[in-house]
Amino acid sequence: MVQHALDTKDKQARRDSILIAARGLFLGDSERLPSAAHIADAAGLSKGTLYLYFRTKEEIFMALLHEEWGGLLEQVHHAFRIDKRSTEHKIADFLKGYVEYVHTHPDLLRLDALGYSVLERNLGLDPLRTFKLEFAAALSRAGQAVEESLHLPEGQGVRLLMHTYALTRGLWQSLDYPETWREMMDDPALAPLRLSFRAELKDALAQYWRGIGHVV
Amino acid sequence: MVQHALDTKDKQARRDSILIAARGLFLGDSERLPSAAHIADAAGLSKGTLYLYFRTKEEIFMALLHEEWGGLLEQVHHAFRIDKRSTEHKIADFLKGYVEYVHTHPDLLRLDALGYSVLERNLGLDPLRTFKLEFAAALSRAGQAVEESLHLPEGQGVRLLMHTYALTRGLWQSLDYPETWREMMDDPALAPLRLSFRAELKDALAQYWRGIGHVV
Amino acid sequence: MVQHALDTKDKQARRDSILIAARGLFLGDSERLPSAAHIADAAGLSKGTLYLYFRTKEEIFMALLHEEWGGLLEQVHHAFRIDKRSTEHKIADFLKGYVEYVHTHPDLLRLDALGYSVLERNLGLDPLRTFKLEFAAALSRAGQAVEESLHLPEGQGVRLLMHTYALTRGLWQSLDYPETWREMMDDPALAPLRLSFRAELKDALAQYWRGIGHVV
Amino acid sequence: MVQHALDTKDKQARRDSILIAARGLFLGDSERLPSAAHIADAAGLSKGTLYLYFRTKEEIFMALLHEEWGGLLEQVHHAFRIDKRSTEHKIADFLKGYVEYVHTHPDLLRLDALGYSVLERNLGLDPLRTFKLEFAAALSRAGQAVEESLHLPEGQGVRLLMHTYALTRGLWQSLDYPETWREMMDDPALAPLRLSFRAELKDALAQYWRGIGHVV
DNA sequence: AATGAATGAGCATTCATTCAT
DNA sequence: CATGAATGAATGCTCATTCAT
Repeated sequence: MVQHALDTKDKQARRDSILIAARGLFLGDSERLPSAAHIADAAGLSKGTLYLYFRTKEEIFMALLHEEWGGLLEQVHHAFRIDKRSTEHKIADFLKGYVEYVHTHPDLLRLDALGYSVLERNLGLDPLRTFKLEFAAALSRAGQAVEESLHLPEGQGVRLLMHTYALTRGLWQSLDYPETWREMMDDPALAPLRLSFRAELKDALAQYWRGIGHVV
Repeated sequence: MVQHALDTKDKQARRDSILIAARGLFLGDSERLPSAAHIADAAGLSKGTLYLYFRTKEEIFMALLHEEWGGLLEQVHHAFRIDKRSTEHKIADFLKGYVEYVHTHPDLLRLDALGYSVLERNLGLDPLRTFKLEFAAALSRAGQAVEESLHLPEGQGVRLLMHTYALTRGLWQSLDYPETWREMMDDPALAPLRLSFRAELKDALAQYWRGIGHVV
Repeated sequence: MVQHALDTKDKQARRDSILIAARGLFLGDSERLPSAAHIADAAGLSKGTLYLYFRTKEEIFMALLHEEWGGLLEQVHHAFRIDKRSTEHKIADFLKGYVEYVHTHPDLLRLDALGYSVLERNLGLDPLRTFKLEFAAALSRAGQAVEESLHLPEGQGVRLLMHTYALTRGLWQSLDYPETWREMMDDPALAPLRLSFRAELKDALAQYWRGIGHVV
Repeated sequence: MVQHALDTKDKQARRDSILIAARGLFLGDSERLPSAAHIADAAGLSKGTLYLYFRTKEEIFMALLHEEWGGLLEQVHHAFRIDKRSTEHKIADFLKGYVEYVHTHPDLLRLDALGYSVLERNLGLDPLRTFKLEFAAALSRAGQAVEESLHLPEGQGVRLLMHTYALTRGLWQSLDYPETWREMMDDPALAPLRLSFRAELKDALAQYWRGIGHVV
């Protein structure tokens, strides 16, 4: 019998166990969101309990996405903290850390790709607003950090980050493909679609940010 | 009743009428693909007839996407045709036409956003391969046109276009939102997420392509 | 609304209510299996609940068939239980009870007639194996009872029962016809096809088993 | 372009080509009736043409079944033609030829198994009556031949044949199984269900007819 | 708090048959 | 006669969510 989670700490732990189970299943098959029953099983809970901690299944994955975004914005803060390095160094450091982060957190882009069409649809305005507000705040803070670090006018930091992430997201969606397409994609005629996501991201971001460095 | 489409021309017309109906319905509600029954109704045909012209519902929307991509790549060819204009002019022309095209073809990005998670999944490897092959070929041709026009090394054209479209796709997914979110998005705290897609696309692309112009 | 069936007994009752509803509908129209929606309605449950108790619609009807077979084999056990009666008496008792059972369980032969072409096809190997195994075991036990009772060599009991049921099944398919054919069948020219199933079954089985009685 | 079949002979030939195609396809996959489109293809005709020669798809297969039944009853006539052989010889000859016929005409029992639930359902009373009438007449004639040959009272011939075929049909349905079940059926626990159709048919018929021979 | 039984909306696709050509 | 384009009925099953216990 599962213990009742009576205090806040227990509740948080249980909530986390759901998130961990959900992430694990999603990483195993990113083509679709795992079913609620499957997540409950993996977390050792019943289906009903899931809904004591999250209002919808999508909310679970939004929470995951939220975590990942938080980590990514953390990178930004870290790279652009005010220190004595040159602008070029800061940007180079940022890009390196950013690409690395994206690579080591494969669920970020996968969730995002599903997100637009699936996640946000079944979410309800209320939890959606919560996520959006928190994200907007974190994004603003990170943007300000960039602005201060690079002496950019107000609002430019957010825009740079937005463009940077857009490029990332778009490239991933254009270049990533499921394992099951492997054979098809090996066709030489499809070479143009088989660019390396990591290499392209690095180059494209470098090119995009180069202008900034020069301007600054 | 409905005329039998006996010759090739009539068949093409009927196929087009299905595409037109599907596009119309999708533009009205981009959150999900319209049902086969709905498309058939809108086209004034029976459900069965749909399947004489397309093997699956997804194939219908892939065909639409394909058309839009074709039009977009057409733009590229046109903008980069060899003439006496300077590199800067060519790029400026291209970007202007590109942004315009994207704006006047709202189903392109909407389909693409669904595409990753929905369209390609239900398509079957065979029709998928067909679309990919045609797309890869068209992309290669357009990439070569860019290379010739801007005197870029082989392979750079495709990459530039890939990056450009990635930025577009990513920005749109980050900045577009359905009409039903209007009220929520009006919250001042969400201002950072309320950038204008068109303006951001223009600026971000300009910034990205600026490097190219200089290099060349 | 509906009570949740929490313990094993309630669950069994609910499962039975589904079977009862399915049998009722099938007896009303034996030409095709009732739809899942129809069964659910008749049982006062939702479609989804059906699938909590049975994996496929066909499994419902296989369960019915299984029940009927079980009852029929029960007859065999009973008729051939070892007692002081003569062989002839045992056989006569068996045949009487058998014909009676077949008559009072019209769904048995109707399901079996559908079974070959419909039931077993949509069942999946796994549930099919389950049914086959249970049936084979029950058939073996009944066959052994016959052998012991009539002092037959091993294996003969199963064969006798198999032949007996084959004759039953075949006669029923040859002689039964739906109510809607009544008028057509009244044509004097069709007299040869209008033999009484019950009478023919009785005579044919008597003739077939007569040999056994003599041999024994 | 297919030639128009103008005279009776051509029409008969075209009708036959449809039957041949249908039989061939059905022998290849006896689990379901081949589709009308498939039959048309195999016969080198269009779907529409099929319906110039048969009112429904089922009529095609009823015609096949009819042919097979005719051949089977032919056997009866031949075996029981009046000559100097003893009753036992006649019966033995008949059974041998009968079992052989059944074996060399696998579509007979396969169609019959489908027949009850599928064929007769979609046939329409009118063509059904035609088939029934012809069949009843042929059956009567064969029955009379048996009666005369074996000096049986009127009506017994038809009944003997009816019982004989019932046993055949029932045994086949009990013992035949599709190739795809092979692995499952190899389970030793299913041995009782794995009797040889041919051997059982031979024995069961011998046992059934033994009584007749003696009586006569 | 936890459970898990119950719910029911939602939809692509096939294919026998018809009928315009 | 022949064609093949057009038709449209018919339905099992999943799974997120609720709610009785």
